[in-house]
Amino acid sequence: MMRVEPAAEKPADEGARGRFERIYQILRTRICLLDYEPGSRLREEDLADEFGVSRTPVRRVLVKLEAEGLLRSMHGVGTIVTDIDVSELAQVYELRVELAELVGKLSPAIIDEALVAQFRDIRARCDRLVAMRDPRLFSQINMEFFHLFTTLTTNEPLREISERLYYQTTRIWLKTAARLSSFDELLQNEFVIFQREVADITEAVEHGDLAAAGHVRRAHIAMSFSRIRRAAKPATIRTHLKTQYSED
Amino acid sequence: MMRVEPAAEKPADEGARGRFERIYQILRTRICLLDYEPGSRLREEDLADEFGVSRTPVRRVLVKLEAEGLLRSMHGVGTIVTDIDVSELAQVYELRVELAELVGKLSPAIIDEALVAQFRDIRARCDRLVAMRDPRLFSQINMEFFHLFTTLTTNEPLREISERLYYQTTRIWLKTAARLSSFDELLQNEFVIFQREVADITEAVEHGDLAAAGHVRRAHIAMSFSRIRRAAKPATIRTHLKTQYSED
DNA sequence: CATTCTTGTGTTGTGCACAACATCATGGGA
DNA sequence: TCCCATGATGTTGTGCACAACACAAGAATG
Repeated sequence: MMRVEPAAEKPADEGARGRFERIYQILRTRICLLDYEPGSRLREEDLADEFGVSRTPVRRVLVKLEAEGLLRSMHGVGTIVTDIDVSELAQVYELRVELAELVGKLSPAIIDEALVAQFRDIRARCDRLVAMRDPRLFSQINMEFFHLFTTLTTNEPLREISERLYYQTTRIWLKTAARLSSFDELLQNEFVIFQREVADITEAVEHGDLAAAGHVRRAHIAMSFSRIRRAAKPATIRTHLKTQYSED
Repeated sequence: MMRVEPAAEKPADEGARGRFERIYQILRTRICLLDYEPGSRLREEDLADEFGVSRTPVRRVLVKLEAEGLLRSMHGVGTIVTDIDVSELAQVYELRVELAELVGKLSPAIIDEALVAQFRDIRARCDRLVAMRDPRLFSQINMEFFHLFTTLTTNEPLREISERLYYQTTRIWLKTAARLSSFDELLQNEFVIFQREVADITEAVEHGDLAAAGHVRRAHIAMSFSRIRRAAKPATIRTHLKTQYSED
């Protein structure tokens, strides 16, 4: 069975909407961090028990996750985490590349000291974490940086869509990367490149040049995908690697 | 009370998924054709009665529509059709313009005779309908043409997103336009312009120039919004116009 | 008369029992 | 030995009763 960290604190004063949002965020994070691997099955009743509710509110969350393409429920079969092939992944990347550039072009946000400070903070933490080679840590800070990047535009639909596509791709990226025999070196390489990306974009933001930030981001997304695709060409699989993620 | 056309035929052999999809499509169409006006309230039980099911499957559809930004459910209050202001509308248009161009650039579909025939068919029907000045008819053929246009790309995520943004904007466009005192002339004008757009894009497709089709579409979306905004400037409201849509 | 509390009404949210469905194992027949 | 039917089992989907909640009208109070 899969192992995930427990649901942690549960605020007692949350309403129906808060509870919905909490469960939704948790499940989405688990899917994207491969706590639930693509193709694995989720049981509504298990989730209901874990969160201390009945199946009804859980189903509501699952419907939303299905609408976002992260899950697929089938009557009488189960709810499985979606898996996509490389051609679909290529399409999503193709689109993400364009949207990244648009973040720097459409409805720019006002850049104040607080925003710059956030970028500097992530940059500093990234510099500290680069030596740790922890894929989970990499995914988390990558996710955090992504959210910060999208705040560069005030175009809310653009942010929503970018977010959705991001969550669809990162887990597949991580899954593909984790299968490579050269995973350790690849991860280290990716971490260094990501460090440079954060540095470049932070400086672009400091100069108030959002278009530059968008172009840097665009280039890095495109290169990241082409690196993965090139590395995956020989299709050298290393089995039992998933022990890195679940201690069973 | 609002008047909507009855739910028509109900296939007896449809499974759970088919029923879900059917109800979803019907409700989305009603929202976008202003059968349900922005701000109006929907009752789960009414919908359940109409479709001959209980509230449970209806709620599932409502959750999906809420995830797409078309509805908003509030505990103890009701589920209301969302309404957005012009600034939000501007953001969505800003994005739709870019996506339209991308449809002509990313993962082009192969253009066969069947596809060209579909464009010619819509073009012919558009030529016939231009004189009728029926806003509902205009919306329907506009919607149909939109779907055809998105088939020019095989990039599935791009099609999904374009569709979602389209459904968010058309109803607001129609609502805004319908409030103008110059609505009749505006509609006639829009219909003629749309006719030209269909003609231009059809010819671009006939020549296999998808990039051109994308540029034409982009230009028309942008101009359409700027016309609406310009016309709405004086903010001349004509009340009781909604009688055009509900015969009460 | 103004203000605040209470209560009534209507809505969405939740829990639970059961139906519908898919899958697999099992056994009987050719 | 193979094939198909049939039942057992486990899952999601549905219906329904009730809880939680928001809002408005009216009563009680200053």
